[in-house]
Amino acid sequence: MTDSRQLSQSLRQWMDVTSHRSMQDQSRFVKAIGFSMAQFFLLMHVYYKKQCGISNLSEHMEITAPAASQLVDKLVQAGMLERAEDPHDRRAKQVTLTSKGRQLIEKSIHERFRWLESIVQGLSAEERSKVGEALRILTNAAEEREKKVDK
Amino acid sequence: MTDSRQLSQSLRQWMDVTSHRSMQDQSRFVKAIGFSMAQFFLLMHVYYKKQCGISNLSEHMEITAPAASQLVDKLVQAGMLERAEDPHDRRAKQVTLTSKGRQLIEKSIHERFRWLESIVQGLSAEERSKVGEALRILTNAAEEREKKVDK
DNA sequence: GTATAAAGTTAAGTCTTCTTAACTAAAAAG
DNA sequence: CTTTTTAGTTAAGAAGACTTAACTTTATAC
Repeated sequence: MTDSRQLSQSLRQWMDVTSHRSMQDQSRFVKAIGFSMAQFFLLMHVYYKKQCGISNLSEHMEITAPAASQLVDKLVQAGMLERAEDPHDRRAKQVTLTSKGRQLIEKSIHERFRWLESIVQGLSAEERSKVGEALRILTNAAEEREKKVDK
Repeated sequence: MTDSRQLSQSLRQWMDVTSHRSMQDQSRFVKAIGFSMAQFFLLMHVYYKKQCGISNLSEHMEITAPAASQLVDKLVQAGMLERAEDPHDRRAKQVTLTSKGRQLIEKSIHERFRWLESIVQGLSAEERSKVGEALRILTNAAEEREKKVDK
């Protein structure tokens, strides 16, 4: 009981710290590269999906199909996305990242990684190994869960 | 060497998973409550600062002072912020969250917390305790580091 | 095979955010 | 005590992200 209480509190405090940080970092990064939050979010989604159509984007971003289409348009013009016809359904489009687009997203993740790394650097060897193990556990569990949700 | 390699990779993978998730959650939450990303970001900043002036906001959000002033304006009208005169400097304003505003931010953090909690729930007791300890270590280290950066 | 539904696009218009410019009021500097 | 700097606001206008409406093209249903 007390144990699960304590765990909950640890999770909550960690989220408290990272919520602020992640928001600030993302906002700064997006501003620095000259894209809007919406555009960046779209690129991020394509990065994780590897490939997706306009309707999928509009659904996940909770915007209308025209809005998604227009955002994609600009990102294609900016050289971040490629838009190809789906060979199995000629109505549909397959949107994918260009290498330039992939690099951008990877850079943004890398910047967040560096924050975490800078925190870990101040730790003792024992603490570092504990943190490493725990994050491996969490990453695996998160990925398992993601699969289930995706159905 | 190999050890630090492995740690780096664990950090990176964790960031990979959470970057996407945190972006998606935040974007959804913000949309659901009917505020813009910028407004939400501003509220978040005030939440962590407890209290701050317009110039501080404009600096941290990397927007001009008029932009900050206008955003604050709308959030005051929406009942999320309070704007009072600084007793020590009558030019300056002290912006603080109303209880409604604080509740909103806390709710957003809580939603993110619940994601993490749902992941942890699938773990064994031993794994949970490892995760709890590691997150306590990380939270402390992050807070220490924050203090240094704030000077 | 015709009718309907689905995937995207284009166009026109609205709303928001942000910028610059011009201004007020208070504090600090000289 | 005058000058300059600092904090913030107001106003006008530019840029972007969305929306709805109307349309094209391809797939699915009957």
